[in-house]
Amino acid sequence: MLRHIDAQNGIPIYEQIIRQVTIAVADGSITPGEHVPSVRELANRLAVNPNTVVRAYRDLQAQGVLVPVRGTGLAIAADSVSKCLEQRLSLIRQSLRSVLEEAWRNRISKAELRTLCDSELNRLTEEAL
Amino acid sequence: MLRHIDAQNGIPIYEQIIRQVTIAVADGSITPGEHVPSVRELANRLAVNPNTVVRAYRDLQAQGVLVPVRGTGLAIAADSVSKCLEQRLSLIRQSLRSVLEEAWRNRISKAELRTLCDSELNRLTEEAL
Amino acid sequence: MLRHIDAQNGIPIYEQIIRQVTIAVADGSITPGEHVPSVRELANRLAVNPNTVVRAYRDLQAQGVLVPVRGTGLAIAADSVSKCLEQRLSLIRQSLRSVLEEAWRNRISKAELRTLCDSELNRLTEEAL
Amino acid sequence: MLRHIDAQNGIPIYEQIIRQVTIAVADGSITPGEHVPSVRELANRLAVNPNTVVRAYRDLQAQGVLVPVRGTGLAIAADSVSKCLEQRLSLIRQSLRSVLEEAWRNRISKAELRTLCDSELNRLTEEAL
DNA sequence: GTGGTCTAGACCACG
DNA sequence: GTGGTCTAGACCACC
Repeated sequence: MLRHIDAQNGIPIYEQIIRQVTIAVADGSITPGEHVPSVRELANRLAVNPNTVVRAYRDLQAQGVLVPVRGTGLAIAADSVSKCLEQRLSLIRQSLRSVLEEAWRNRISKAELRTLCDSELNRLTEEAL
Repeated sequence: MLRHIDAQNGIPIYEQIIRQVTIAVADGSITPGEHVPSVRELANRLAVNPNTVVRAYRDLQAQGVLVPVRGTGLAIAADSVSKCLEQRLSLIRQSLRSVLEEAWRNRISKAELRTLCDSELNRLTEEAL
Repeated sequence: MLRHIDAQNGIPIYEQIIRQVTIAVADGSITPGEHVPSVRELANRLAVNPNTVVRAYRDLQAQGVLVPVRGTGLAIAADSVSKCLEQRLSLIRQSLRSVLEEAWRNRISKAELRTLCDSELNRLTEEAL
Repeated sequence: MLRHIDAQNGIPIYEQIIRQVTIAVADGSITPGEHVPSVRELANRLAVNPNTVVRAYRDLQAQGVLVPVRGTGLAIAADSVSKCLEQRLSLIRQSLRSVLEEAWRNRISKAELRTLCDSELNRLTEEAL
């Protein structure tokens, strides 16, 4: 986890870090109380500027996912799991909603949309992405 | 058509204009040969910077949707309808695909995704958005 | 407004900017829809690095006090006044609470605390700070 | 006494130790001449870095609250009680003052502040914090 | 012109 | 060692 960053996919690096931490908490690969890698270490590992990591970690603190432990680093907050689970789903629901609404506004029928969704869902499992 | 611009929804204004023209062509509210509003007029109507309209029209020319008519402005290209129909669908398919792939990467199961899609699709028709 | 920054009082510069904007909104000296000074202009005016202003403005966006208007700057959000009013009071209430609780833990009696509060409150108005 | 440290409340740990010693002296739970726990023992008890305890004790020596006793450790200074009593109050007075001044600068009226103080004071006794 | 992101490197307080 | 703040300067997309 916290391994791979794609600097060219348009998603800001700090955002990718935030998402990866959020997912890791949501699926239990980091548990409350554990420390996340230090700013310098992670920056090193991802070949990224420390400030970029700082920014990601700061946003995660603002969300209440990380808490500072004086002088020893940042830890996953006790109550962060549910937050992250929620957030993960609500983010996706929201993206999905806006795509579908956009399509609907563009007079794509409900039936067509359903077909589209089905074909894309099948594609996912086939490709074992 | 070509009425409403939202400067605060994250989608670039020129992109919003492009989409609206594309849709209008796709659903027949503008037909090949017709002129689009002049840069100045449209900029005025949408309360938008003329340069932004220029950029949208430029991109639409590059796509072959608009063709310059010497001295009188820009018109919808003769063969643009099919292009726009295609594009409309492919745009949506692509957005949908990226949303679903993202979710999949985040370990949301196919079943969960199908449920999500269904609930959002139902939401659309109920609200008669 | 947004005039004076004290670089040596321990409060981070970006925090001082945030507070000043919040207060300005709360007391009506900026109204919803108005633009705040541009990053570069404010940085210039306060003799501060642009990034510092960027950070303050970003936090204010996260709070929903500022909204970006594509290409033309940042504006006060429509629903920001109540937020800022609330926040202003809740911040103070919280500081006050923690000071009083600390004192209470230290066995200062309620009567002593009341006297302290009174004397300090009187001090304020006398000095016309 | 000297029991509980909160590594996540923003107050530096060495500061928390200093305050707890000061309070203990002020309210008589340690008396002049008594020894404070050794650095190692206290560090152990509080699950804290020994250097942190060293720093707290160093500051307390600088304040004249602790005096070194050759070979046997640190003891409460003979004249420290009045100092600590004073300090306890002045610390609180100062915190209170800065909170109120901040509020005043933010255009909270004296009447509002008085109400706030009253409500928070009542809260204290009710909760028997 | 606007804001957004990122890098590089400095200094600080804390443990 | 840790995170937090700030400066300086670069590049980008958008209007």
